[in-house]
Amino acid sequence: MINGPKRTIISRRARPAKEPLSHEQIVQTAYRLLEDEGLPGMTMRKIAKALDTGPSSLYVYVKNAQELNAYVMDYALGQLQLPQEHDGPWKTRLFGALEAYFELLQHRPGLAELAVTTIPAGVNALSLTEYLLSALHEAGIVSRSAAWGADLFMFYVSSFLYEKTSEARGTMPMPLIQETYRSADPARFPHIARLQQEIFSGNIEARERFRWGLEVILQGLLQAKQDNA
Amino acid sequence: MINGPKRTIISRRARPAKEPLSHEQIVQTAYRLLEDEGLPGMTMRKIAKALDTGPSSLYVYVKNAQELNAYVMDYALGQLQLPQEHDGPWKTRLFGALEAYFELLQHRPGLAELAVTTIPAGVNALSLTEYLLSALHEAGIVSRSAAWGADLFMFYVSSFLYEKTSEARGTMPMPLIQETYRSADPARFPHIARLQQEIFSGNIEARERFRWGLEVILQGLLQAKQDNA
DNA sequence: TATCATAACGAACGACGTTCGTAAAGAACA
DNA sequence: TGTTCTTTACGAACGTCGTTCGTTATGATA
Repeated sequence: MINGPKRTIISRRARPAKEPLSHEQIVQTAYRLLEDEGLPGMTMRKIAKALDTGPSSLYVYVKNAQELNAYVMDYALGQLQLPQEHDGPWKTRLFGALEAYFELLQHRPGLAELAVTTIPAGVNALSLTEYLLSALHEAGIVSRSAAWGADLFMFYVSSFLYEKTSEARGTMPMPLIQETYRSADPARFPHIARLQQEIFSGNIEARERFRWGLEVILQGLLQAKQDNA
Repeated sequence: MINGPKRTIISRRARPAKEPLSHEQIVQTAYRLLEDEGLPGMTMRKIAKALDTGPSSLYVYVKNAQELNAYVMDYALGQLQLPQEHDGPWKTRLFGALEAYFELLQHRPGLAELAVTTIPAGVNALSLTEYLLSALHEAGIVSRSAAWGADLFMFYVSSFLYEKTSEARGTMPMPLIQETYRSADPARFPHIARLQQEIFSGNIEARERFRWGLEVILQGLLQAKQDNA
C-alpha cells in the first residue's frame, strides 16, 4: 500500500520510555497511599496513577489486589520497632511488642482494617510472631498454648483497633450504636442498662482498655499452662 | 401542540403496579442471598433484582449498604437459639451461647466476614450481650470486667471464624501461608520452626481450638476479678 | 375533586478489579 | 551486527459495584 516517507513508527504510548517498575516500588507506593489517604486511597488504579502508569501494569508483579494487600501488610509490619531482645523481663517485652503493634495500627488510617482482613505472609510477620513466641517461652508458656496464644494476642490487637477506628472511618455512626444501648428497655435488658457507662467505657482512655485485654489474655494463658500440658 | 387521540399516558415503567417493599422484606431477602451465595451475593443490585425492582428503590428504606449490613447482621443474630436461662450452671450457659454464635457464623458463608466488619445495632445484638452479661454476673464477674469481657468474647468468636473461613472464601491461599512458615529459617526463627505443628494445629478440630480460647479468656477474666475491683 | 408527601424506578455517574491484545525493550543467539 | 524470543508496559475495554437524580405513579388528606 501507499506509505508515508519512511514508515516512522509512531508510538501509541503517551510517553517514550519509563524506568521500569518493581515489586518493591509498588508495595512502597501502596503503603504510602495507605498512610496518606487510608484504605480507600489504596486501589490498583490509584497506585498505578501514583506510579504514572496504568492499572494493568501492576499485574506483572502482583497476582491480584488481595495479594498486594498481604504484601503491604507485611511491609507495614517491617516498620515495627520491637524492644531489644533480652531487654527487661519477658512481660515488658511481650506487652512492649504488642503496644508497638497497637500504635502502628493506630496511627496509620486503614491499616487496622487491612490487618483484620488479610493474613500477612512475609518475613516481618514471622519476626513479630517469633518475638512473641520468645517472650511467651520465657514466661513458661510453651507448645500449643504459646502458638495459639501468640495468634490470640495478634487477633486482639487488630480487632481492638479495627473497632476503635471504625468511627473515624465513618463505617458505623457511633452515636447511633450508643443510642441503641442507651434506649435499651431496662426491664428486658437489666444488665445492659446497669452497665451503660462501662460498655462505652466512660472517660477511660482506649489505651487502658487495651492494656486490660492484654492482662486478661496473659493471665488466661498462664492459668491454662497450669491446668493441662 | 398537536396531540394524539387522547394523550393516553404511556407508563414508562415496565410493570403496572407492585406490592410495596418494606424494610423487613429487604433485610430478609438480603439475608437469604447471604445464606445462598455468601457475601458477594448480597449486593444492593442483587437484592433489588431478587425483589424484582431496581437498586434505587432500596434507598427509601435503607440509608446505604453499610447500614443494611448492620440490619442483616442483627437479623442473623435473631436466628440464635440461646440456652434457656437458669438452665444449668453459668459456665454451661456462657459457653453454650458462644458456641451457638460460633455455629451460626460457621454455617452461613460470609456471615463471619459480616460480623467482623459491622457492629450490629439492634435488639438481637442486645439480647446476646444481655445473655452474656447475665452469665458473667452469675460467675461473679461484674462491672467493667463484665462489660469489656462480653465484648472480648464476641470479638473472639467472629475473629476466629473469619480467619477459619478465609480459606473457603479464597481470600488467602492457605497453603501459601503455611509454606511461608514451613520455609522459615530455623536459625532466625527457632520458635516458629519448633512450633510448626502447633501453629497449624495439626489434626486438631477447629472446635477444640475455639473452646481453648474461650477457656483462656474466661480464666483471665476470673483472675482479673481477683486482682482489682 | 384537588393537593401533596411518599414510594417506585429508569438512567446515569464515577469508581472498582481484572483481562486482553499489542507494542516496546532487552537478552540470547547467530 | 542482525534476528529471534521472552519479558515488561499499557491503552482499551468488560462487567461489577454503590449511589444520585429527575420523573412518574400512588394513596391519603384537605
